[in-house]
Amino acid sequence: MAKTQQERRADTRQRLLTAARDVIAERGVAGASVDALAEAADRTSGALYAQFGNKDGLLLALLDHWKKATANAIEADFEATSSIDERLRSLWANFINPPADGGDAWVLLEHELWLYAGRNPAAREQVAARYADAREDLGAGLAVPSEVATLLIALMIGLEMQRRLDPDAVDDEVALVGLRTLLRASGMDATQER
Amino acid sequence: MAKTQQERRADTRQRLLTAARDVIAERGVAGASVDALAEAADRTSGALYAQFGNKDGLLLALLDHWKKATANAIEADFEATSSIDERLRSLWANFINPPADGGDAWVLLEHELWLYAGRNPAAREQVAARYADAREDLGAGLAVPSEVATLLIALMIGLEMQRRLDPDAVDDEVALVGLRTLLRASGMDATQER
DNA sequence: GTCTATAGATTGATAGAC
DNA sequence: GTCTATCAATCTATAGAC
Repeated sequence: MAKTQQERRADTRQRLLTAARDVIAERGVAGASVDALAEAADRTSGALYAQFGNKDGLLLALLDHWKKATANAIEADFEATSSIDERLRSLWANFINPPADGGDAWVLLEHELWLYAGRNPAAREQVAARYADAREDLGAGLAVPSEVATLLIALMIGLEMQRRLDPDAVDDEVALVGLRTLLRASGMDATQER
Repeated sequence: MAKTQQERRADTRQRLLTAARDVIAERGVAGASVDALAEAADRTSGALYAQFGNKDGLLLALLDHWKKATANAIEADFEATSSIDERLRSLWANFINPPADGGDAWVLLEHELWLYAGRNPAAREQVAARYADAREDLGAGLAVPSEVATLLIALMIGLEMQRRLDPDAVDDEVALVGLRTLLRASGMDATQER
């Protein structure tokens, strides 16, 4: 069954996005040359420029593509579990060892894009929106204010960073105690004392 | 008063390290060319190669230089405060708005070097040791086990990341409530429940 | 110990064939 | 829509003058 031009175009686009995710996670944004990105997608640089205009265009498209994927992943994760405590546990497990495509590469990519966003205003807006959505979704899923979700996300990111440098530095149970502790404190008033 | 050769060499070394800190924070490790690093230090690339062998050598030296500076900063910070609660507050304040040289650039540099360490085994060892020392020092300063220090550091890093994307995303008081909550939970047994 | 000059490789992007 | 060929710019690193 022959593909239409549109299908071929969409296929190339998807290939380039997937290749970008993997190559950038491995070599970094700056270390991933246009030729290397295209080759990993079984295309040439010409296809990349036809699809995204330039290298930055691909990065912005990658951010956009991923924004939706992240929201879907959190939602699916929560529909599969019932108790709050179970949700925390599966959240942490999926965070440090993602089962989906890309494996643990996505955490490195996350940091790469975060740094990229720090130097590119258009990207910053997209990444900031991605984080805001994640806070909202997580807050809703755990039935806590988004401020608590902010703390939970922060803790997971920071623990994952330390764990990547030294796998023994962060114990799973310690991580869960930390997450549960923050969750339980959700009833507290932020101005309760000084 | 004329400088000796040794003094001049030490001066150049310090200039290159300081310049590397600033330029890398602004443009990233990959975006900071050898010529740009040397020029920012009012030297040329020749001096850089004579001092550090190559670009990686400068990065490793920067990590080593900074390892000591970080430990000193935490120590000084804690000697100046008395109560635990005050120490938490000053810790957070200094973390998101460092008063010392480099300003808020150091957080970006921290992430740059963390990513660099993820792809360079020799650097990973150094950065991992840096984090381990920070955990020990912070645990000692707050009179809590290093596991709690791990959680506190993680929370601060993650909050700072979200804050940089959107200054309104992380309220100072919420951050302090999170830190205090984790600190209070230090008496808990990690295996207390499931 | 540092600078100038330069070699050799790689980069992002463009033009034209198909 | 994608590929081939190519340009101009930039990069790391080296060699020799001082």
